[in-house]
Amino acid sequence: MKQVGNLGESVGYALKQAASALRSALDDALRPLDLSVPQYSLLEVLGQHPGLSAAALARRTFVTRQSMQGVLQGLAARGLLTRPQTALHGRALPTELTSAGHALLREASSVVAEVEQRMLAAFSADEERRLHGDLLRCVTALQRPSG
Amino acid sequence: MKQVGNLGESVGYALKQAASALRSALDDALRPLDLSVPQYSLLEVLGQHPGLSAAALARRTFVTRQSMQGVLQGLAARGLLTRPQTALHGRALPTELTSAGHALLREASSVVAEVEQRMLAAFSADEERRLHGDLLRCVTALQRPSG
DNA sequence: CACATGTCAGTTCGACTGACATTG
DNA sequence: CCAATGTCAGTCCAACTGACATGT
Repeated sequence: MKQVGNLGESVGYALKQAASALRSALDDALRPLDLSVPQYSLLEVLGQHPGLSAAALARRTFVTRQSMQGVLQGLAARGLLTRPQTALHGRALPTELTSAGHALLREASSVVAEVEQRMLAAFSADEERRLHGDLLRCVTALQRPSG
Repeated sequence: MKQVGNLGESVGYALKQAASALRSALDDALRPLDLSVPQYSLLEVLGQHPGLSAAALARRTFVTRQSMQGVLQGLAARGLLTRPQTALHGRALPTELTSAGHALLREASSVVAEVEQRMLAAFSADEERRLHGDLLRCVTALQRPSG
């Protein structure tokens, strides 16, 4: 069994560092738009799947309904998304982006893409695909229960 | 942690997924030892750098003194580390692991190493070095200010 | 009835800022 | 005085759990 004698030599530690650096860079890039990373993520999901209820969004993003409520209320108060006052079917309130929401999402997607390009500036297209594949291999391996 | 759409094609998203999966796996692996990931990280740093003060540990791990205090107090209450009652020099209280702390650190290092091995089980030694290098390239690129 | 959803309330937890005393 | 350190206090925030009403 390999012992990690030095944190700096661990792939896991490098992974944590990279994710943390990306998170910081995204925070900085989204701050001018007054968006947090979770808020941006929700806009992105909503842009691709309009009409989802809060509970459905919560399931999709692995948070509770109550946590999702907070994010939704924040964005709704800024006019970035709308929810009907009354439910047509059941209690679900289908959520959709407003035109302002779509516009901000376009801006946010752009700055996020810039951050990713900066992160990968030194990578060739092949290297980028390789890294992407390696990361997904890690995810798959970790998702199997340890046993 | 699977999402669909454009997000799924992003290296940044894969990076976040991988780090999140690793974090979950570490949480699960360390829970039987009653250690959080930050607590484990502190043990690891203390094992490699005995005698650091709380303020020095805080600087090294990029948290505030006050946040570090909380982690230190939790571990001290369990007898895993000791701090002198009075300072020999200045106000700094050099922190060191107890023998129980060293023993728990050995256990924790072992289960953490197992998680990392599980994550990288499908990687050859060369591929592992390659991924490690790629991640560090990302960190370096992100740490440059955007301009 | 069960089930999903929205919502209100309280909790918890980590990290933060501010303030202050002590020591070299 | 100044800088670093430890420590007390309060704030803030994001997530959580519990509880309940309402709708199919």
